[in-house]
Amino acid sequence: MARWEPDARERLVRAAVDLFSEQGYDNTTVVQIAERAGLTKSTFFRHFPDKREVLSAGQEIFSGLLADGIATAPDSATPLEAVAAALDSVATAMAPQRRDFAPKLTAVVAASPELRERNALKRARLAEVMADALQQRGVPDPTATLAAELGVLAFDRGFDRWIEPANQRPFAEVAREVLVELHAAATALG
Amino acid sequence: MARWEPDARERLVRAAVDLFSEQGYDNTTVVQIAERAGLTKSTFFRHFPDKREVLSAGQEIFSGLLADGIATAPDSATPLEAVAAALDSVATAMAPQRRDFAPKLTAVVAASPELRERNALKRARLAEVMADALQQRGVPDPTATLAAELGVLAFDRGFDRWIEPANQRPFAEVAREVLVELHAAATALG
DNA sequence: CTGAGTGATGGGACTTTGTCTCATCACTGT
DNA sequence: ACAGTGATGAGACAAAGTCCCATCACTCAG
Repeated sequence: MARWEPDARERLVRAAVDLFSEQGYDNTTVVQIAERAGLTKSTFFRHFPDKREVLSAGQEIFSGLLADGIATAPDSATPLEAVAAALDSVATAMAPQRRDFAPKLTAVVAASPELRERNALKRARLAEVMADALQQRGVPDPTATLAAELGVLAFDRGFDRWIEPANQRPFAEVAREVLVELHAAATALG
Repeated sequence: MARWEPDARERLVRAAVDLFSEQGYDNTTVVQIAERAGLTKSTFFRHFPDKREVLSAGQEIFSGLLADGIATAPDSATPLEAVAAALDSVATAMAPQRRDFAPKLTAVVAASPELRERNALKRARLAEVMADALQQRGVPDPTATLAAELGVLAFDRGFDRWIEPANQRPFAEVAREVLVELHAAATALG
């Protein structure tokens, strides 16, 4: 038996999502979250730097996966192919478990301006990470940023399609599909 | 003579920028900002919903200008031409006065995670506004979002070039130039 | 001239977020 | 045993942000 109940971090996340769903983000205090998780405010802030981060902390791994996917793509790959590889790479984190959790989570984020703001920051970070990874492959500046932006769009929209109840396909497939659509739209812009 | 010293809002912004430059965003309290502006904390929060907004409040007008520029573009304009028109439209707000103010402001924002986060949110809002305006012109979904994203990129990078000390050209010209570069990169992606 | 609005500001109490420091307490290895 | 170790608890504290009421100069009807 462990010294303390295990998975304190996960318990905090679940408590937060539940409480945010029930009474809204603004009407929920950190003390309430901690209490429902059987912990205290001190411990909450030991696991998360602030109240918003309790919902977006899990997304940190995406950065690494996306960067790796781009870095390990074959040298012959075009920028967009490297981005597609990044989407494949990040798909490994898209377990069915996460898919079940996603609808409630996105609903909570959509309802709170503060959480949406944090989300915008995370999105920008993902774009930066991908653009940097592309530039290290030798992709020149405007192209790298643009391809990264397409990648983030494919990631976001792919995620939305992936969590739709009717969807049965894996994330990688859906995201690649969106990326192809975006590419087609990009070449047909002018 | 007025009842109170005029331009309370602008005084607060200037005090905030100065203090943030001198001692950093985190080390500056709202009370300090208010005091330097000859006001109180109460009045500060009457003008700005929170501490971050004191620096990004001025950007609200951009949304309207961008949306108008797209809405009033000729029917024959392609999505990217409409975006270019939006950049022309927003250029009317880029007075030399704002250009002089910009370097210090961007430095302050760059130095503070909180301000960068707010900036990411504003950027996302601009993209949404442009995408919505394009869709109301009949531009279909992935294309509208993509063109809006190019528009925001052109806006951001155009702004960076515009405020460079060596630059003498007006904002509209610089932003259009960036947009052309992005368009070229977009069509050369695959 | 007067007195009832009006509207921006001041003041202060209050809740919540986030930081910091010290105490606790169960387990681990020597 | 017994001194670490590491996650947690407890509580003081500063600052952000909310709320409500007072003030005070000016305006305008009468």
